[in-house]
Amino acid sequence: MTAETTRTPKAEQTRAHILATALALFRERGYERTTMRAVADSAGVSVGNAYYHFESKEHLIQAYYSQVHAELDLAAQPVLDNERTLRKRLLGVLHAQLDIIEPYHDFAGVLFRTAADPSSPLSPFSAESLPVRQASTRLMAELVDGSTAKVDSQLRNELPHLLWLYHMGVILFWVHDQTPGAKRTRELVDRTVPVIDRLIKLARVPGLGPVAHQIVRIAHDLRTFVSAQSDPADDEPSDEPSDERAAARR
Amino acid sequence: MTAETTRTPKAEQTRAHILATALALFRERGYERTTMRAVADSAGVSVGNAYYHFESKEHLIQAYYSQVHAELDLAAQPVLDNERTLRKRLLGVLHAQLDIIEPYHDFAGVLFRTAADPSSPLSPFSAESLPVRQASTRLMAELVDGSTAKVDSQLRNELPHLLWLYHMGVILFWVHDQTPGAKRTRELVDRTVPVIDRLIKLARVPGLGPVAHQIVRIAHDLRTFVSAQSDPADDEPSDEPSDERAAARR
DNA sequence: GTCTATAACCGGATAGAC
DNA sequence: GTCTATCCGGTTATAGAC
Repeated sequence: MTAETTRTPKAEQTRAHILATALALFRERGYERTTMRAVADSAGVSVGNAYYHFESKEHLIQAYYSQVHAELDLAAQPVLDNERTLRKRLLGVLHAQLDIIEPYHDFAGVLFRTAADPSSPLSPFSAESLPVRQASTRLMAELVDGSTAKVDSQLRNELPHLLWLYHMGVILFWVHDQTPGAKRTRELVDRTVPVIDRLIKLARVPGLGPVAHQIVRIAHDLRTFVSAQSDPADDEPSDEPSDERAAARR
Repeated sequence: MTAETTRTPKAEQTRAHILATALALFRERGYERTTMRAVADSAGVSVGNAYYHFESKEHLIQAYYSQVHAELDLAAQPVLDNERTLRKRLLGVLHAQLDIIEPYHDFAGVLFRTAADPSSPLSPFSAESLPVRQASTRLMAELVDGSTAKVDSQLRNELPHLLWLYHMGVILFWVHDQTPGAKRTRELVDRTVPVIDRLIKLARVPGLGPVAHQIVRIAHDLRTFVSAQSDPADDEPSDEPSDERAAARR
């Protein structure tokens, strides 16, 4: 509904050029200190024109999201092709992601500033972020499905979404991380991935079934509720159809 | 360092009056559509004066945090006096909190918009939010300590912080919740509190010790690291001194 | 140290002509 | 699609009164 669908004819070029210019400036001077006038100037267009192609300054960031995901998708392939254990696949993908976003660390705060604001188009939960979010989740699903991990059947549907959430948490941490090379974040990943791996295994332990399933169900309800608020049409059309019934068992 | 310390003489009254006026306007028209000029006007002061007392428009919100916490502290007392089980104490406090913030639902988005931005003074993790955050955590500690719940010794130190985080999650959900009376959020609370209660009990099951302790330790490291970044002086002086050693056992 | 009044600055966003 | 001119509101500066 935003960019991919209503593709403009050839002035798509202008749009791309403005975006590239903007991202370069953000990278150099940071988001706040880059004015729209500067972006327009530097791109050789008028301010009005910049606003013709991008609804707002923040929307430039939305476009950046897509770009990052595209890069990640590419960088993740070798990992998914060569690793079979869930642990290594997850580790590989997360480190690849950190590599990709590293150059933007200084202006990354903005990316997440509006993350919690339901009304912001920048929120990862917003309708406008849906395409990227779905693509990310798909990557996580691929990560799980192509692994040798045995996942509890009720958890299986929800796991990609939970991993997406976890990966958002890692990025949130990364935003705050001032250590060189995001050393601290990488440590966090190395320490938390094994725990997640273990928790997934734990969900299959008979005694823990009830609690585990309850948690999975709450996660599912939460997710569908939040999506429904931002975009009533998002009834997970591409997901496995209706895990509701199964999850309804306590 | 911010407000409590350098207490101004009697013009504290002006400050309070400006704040009250601003909050009333936010409540009526929302945050965005309330201009600083309107706030000053409505409070019968000059714009310059408003800025003399509040560093920025956002800082008005910071002051609102404190106010909410003070109200919560008060509203929580009857619950903590009358309930002994962890489950009921937690339920009571969370519902009390929802009652208090209800009138501000429409402008609450702003409260959390900058929550994830490390550089914003509004972030709940920021140095400027420290006093309120500590007070909140103290309330959670009181909630745990005064309960009959038997908590794993390693979890005990971290639990108040984890509960504070959980309560932030609930509020984040509430911000997105458009149902009347925050019905959905209250359902969420009613469903998640028992799970938390059960998880706390699970941490004492011998077989789960290793994983549980590992998680607790990661939570602890995360928290101290994030605090350290926003305010190097926050080395939890009032907490039980150094649970590091104990947690270091795998 | 607290406050008023007013004018200006700055940058995101919009209107309307070409 | 693209431009120029303008608006609007957060913020700052100035200069002076209590």
